[in-house]
Amino acid sequence: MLRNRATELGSSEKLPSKVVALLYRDIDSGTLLPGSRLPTEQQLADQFGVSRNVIREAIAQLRADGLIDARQGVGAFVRGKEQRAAIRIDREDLNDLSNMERLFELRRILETEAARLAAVRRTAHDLHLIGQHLRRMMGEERWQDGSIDADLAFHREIARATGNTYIHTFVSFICNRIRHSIHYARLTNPLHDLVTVNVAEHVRIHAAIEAGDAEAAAQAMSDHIAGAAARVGVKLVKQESGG
Amino acid sequence: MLRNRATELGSSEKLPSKVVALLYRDIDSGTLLPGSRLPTEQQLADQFGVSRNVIREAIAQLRADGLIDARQGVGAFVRGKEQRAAIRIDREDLNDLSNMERLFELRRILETEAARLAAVRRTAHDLHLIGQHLRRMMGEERWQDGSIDADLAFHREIARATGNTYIHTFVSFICNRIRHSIHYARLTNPLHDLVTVNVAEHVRIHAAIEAGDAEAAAQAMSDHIAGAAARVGVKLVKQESGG
DNA sequence: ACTCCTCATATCATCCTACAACCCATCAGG
DNA sequence: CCTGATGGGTTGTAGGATGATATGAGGAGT
Repeated sequence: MLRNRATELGSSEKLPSKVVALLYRDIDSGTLLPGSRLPTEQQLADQFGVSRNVIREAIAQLRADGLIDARQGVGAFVRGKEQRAAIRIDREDLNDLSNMERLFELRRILETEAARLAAVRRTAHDLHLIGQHLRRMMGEERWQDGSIDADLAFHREIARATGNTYIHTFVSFICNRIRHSIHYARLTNPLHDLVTVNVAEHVRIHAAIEAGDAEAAAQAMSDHIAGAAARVGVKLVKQESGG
Repeated sequence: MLRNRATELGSSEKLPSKVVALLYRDIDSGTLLPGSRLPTEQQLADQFGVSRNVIREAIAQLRADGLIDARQGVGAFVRGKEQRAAIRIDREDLNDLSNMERLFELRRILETEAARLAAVRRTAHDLHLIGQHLRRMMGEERWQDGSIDADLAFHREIARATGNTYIHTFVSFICNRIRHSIHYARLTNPLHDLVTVNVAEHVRIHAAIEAGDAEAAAQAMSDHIAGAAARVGVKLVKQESGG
């Protein structure tokens, strides 16, 4: 059939997504300057040849990201980049290893300090939860989905123990992205033999946090993440105490 | 009446935002497990007492964040946390100082390490750009909008000089959020006298990066952010070399 | 001349109904 | 057993109607 009319926007995606993409491009490229007003919803609907409903859903997405500020009775305005409320890392970005290296680098920075803070601030309850995830991981012989979940829960729990919700949010985000790309790339197969190494590193981190030794916890976490990176084929440069 | 239904959910916010908040909470708390299917749009509309259109806009936002995967003819499904594509910090979260303290803490962690990496990796061009923003800041006598922009550009440029796009993205995000909340809270007034202090700290950072001294750059940045936090009424605990 | 209030207007916000596109389970027919 | 049609259920899209809200013009009162 002649779906060519849709070719103008694309084919498989839904209409709101296409509208979002087009508006996003206009904003990003500077065609729509910050502070300027968007056309009326009705005008946009006419312009793109879709219903006002579609425009509204598109604007809802842009508004969720903080790119647009819609005020009832006035109009929708482009907000500056400095006002964006969301940060986005596209899945495709993580496919090649050089990006994985950068992400692991960021992860080491965040989690090393998270471990340092957690060692000082953790409550007894925090320690209990961290230990719980550790024991869950130790129970497994092979490196499988359950192990990955326990591994990540361990890291998230440490981030939570800092008492800093932002650190917890950022660490969770990064960990989950890494988990997803590992799952995606099927990198788990050659790692079965190394699960004991991973557990040993976790034990070391847990012990340092339990002891309240901030420096030891930081060093253990830094080493662990460098090791984890190496295990998926990413080499990190030396950090801390390396001069 | 329609008023009563709105009262049930709150008053000032728009309906889709409230629906998003409620669904988000259910997903985050585990009431809605990953993989499970949401009620149909019509059922949700009845349940919340709003129109299906509102539900659709809410789902559009959640879908943009990767929390929900809606498939035509099938239904909407909760996606696992590992598939989330965006991280969000609501504007309201930054209003009180305790949250600002947490955000500054995270900022110090990231930017301290960014400075450390930048000192080693920066190219001559990076250094030139960093210096440019510094000189732009030195040219101003008072603390005004231009100063803030130059200040942030300075920090962003350092993050960029790490060569790690993720660090740059995260640092930019945090800086911009802080700038926004500073602008919002009108915290700039009592700071006019302190601009020279701020510039002096920037000079110290720049000098360390220019010299390629990673440790000095990290220490300078850490001190600077602690100082900047103090200037907006946030006190950070000691970090690094403080014991 | 100035201020305050009212009101018309433009716009977004919400609601409603209807239809199209799509997936899936079911089942008739080979 | 396999294949293809069919029907019901769900999301996707369309379009109009009404409520809510901000803005500015214009008039009444001082």
